[in-house]
Amino acid sequence: MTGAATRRPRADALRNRERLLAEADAVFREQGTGASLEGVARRAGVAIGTLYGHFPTRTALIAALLDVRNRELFAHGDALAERPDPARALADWVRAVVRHAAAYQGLAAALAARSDELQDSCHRLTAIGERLVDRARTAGALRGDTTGADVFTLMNAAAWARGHDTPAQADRLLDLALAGMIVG
Amino acid sequence: MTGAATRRPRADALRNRERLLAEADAVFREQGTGASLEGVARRAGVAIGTLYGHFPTRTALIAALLDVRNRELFAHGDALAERPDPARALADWVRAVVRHAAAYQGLAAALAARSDELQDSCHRLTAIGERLVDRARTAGALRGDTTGADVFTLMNAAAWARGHDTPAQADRLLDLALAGMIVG
DNA sequence: ACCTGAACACCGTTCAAGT
DNA sequence: ACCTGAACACCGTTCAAGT
Repeated sequence: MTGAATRRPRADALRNRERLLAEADAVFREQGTGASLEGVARRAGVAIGTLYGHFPTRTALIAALLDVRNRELFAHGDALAERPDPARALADWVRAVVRHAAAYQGLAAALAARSDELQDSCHRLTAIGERLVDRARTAGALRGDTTGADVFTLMNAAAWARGHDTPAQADRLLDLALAGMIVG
Repeated sequence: MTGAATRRPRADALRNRERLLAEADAVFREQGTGASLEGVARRAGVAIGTLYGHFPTRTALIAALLDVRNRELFAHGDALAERPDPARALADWVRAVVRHAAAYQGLAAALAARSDELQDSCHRLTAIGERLVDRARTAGALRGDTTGADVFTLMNAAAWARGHDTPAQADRLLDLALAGMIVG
């Protein structure tokens, strides 16, 4: 075992990474996940090669952004599992994820594609969803045979609608589907 | 008024137009509406300039395809308005449009964008939807204040889901939302 | 170890020249 | 009147050369 231990990254590399993530977040919010990566690099003040050095694919960049943004969301999901009203908890969860996933146009499609690079995020999302679904079913609050997969599909579709219709209209769709899913 | 009357198109131009539409239909089914137009032209055996001559924008090409494909759908919609069970008629309509709009990946997004070039199709779709919604409401089969706009959003979202999830999973979403929209 | 930016590839779009 | 395809523009991606 002569292998060197993983060294801490160079300070400028770390700084470039942070700037790239910050600018990618801003650009993706404005233009969606299909935005020009050249533009992201320019705004971050680095050469395009530096961006590819840190994030070999567009999806890797998206995954890194989610890694940061998801912490809060997952904590919220875990907290919801302790709530007294399982039906409300499930509905709140879906609404929270939809708002979250609608931040970038194209993110819903990226999640739905279930690529390897995003599977960590997808896994956690489905796990929390399934837990809340199970609780709601046990409480008799679920209509029919609704599954965690149904919840995942609904979240993605509603997030997509938020980027292609008005948010208000997308929320109506979401309420409609939740009404079909949850009793009373 | 010396203006020449609109002449009938040259036979080769007509033939090129037909071949372009046929190949575009095939390519869009395989690869979605974002597919390479160069590829469409190649498959149709014409130069790329010929494609742009007939269809100045990608959306114009999509609109021309819908023009053909929509006839049957609209006829079906009109027939549904005569059906005895308004709730079933509305549900059947939504399902038919979704299957129709899911033929090309990206079509749902194009419809949701409501561009000028597609407004004819969108107009007809919403008009038929609204008529069926009104009948269902009069029959007391509609939950809450569901509107034609809700139906339009649902159709687009479900069509999107069909291209990004399994069709079966997308159909479950559709059934869920319909259950939230239509009374028993 | 990381950064740079020129180089290459690919595709969308236009338009002058043909028939 | 319509078709052709070269020409231009733009952007994604790689990689040899620098520090």
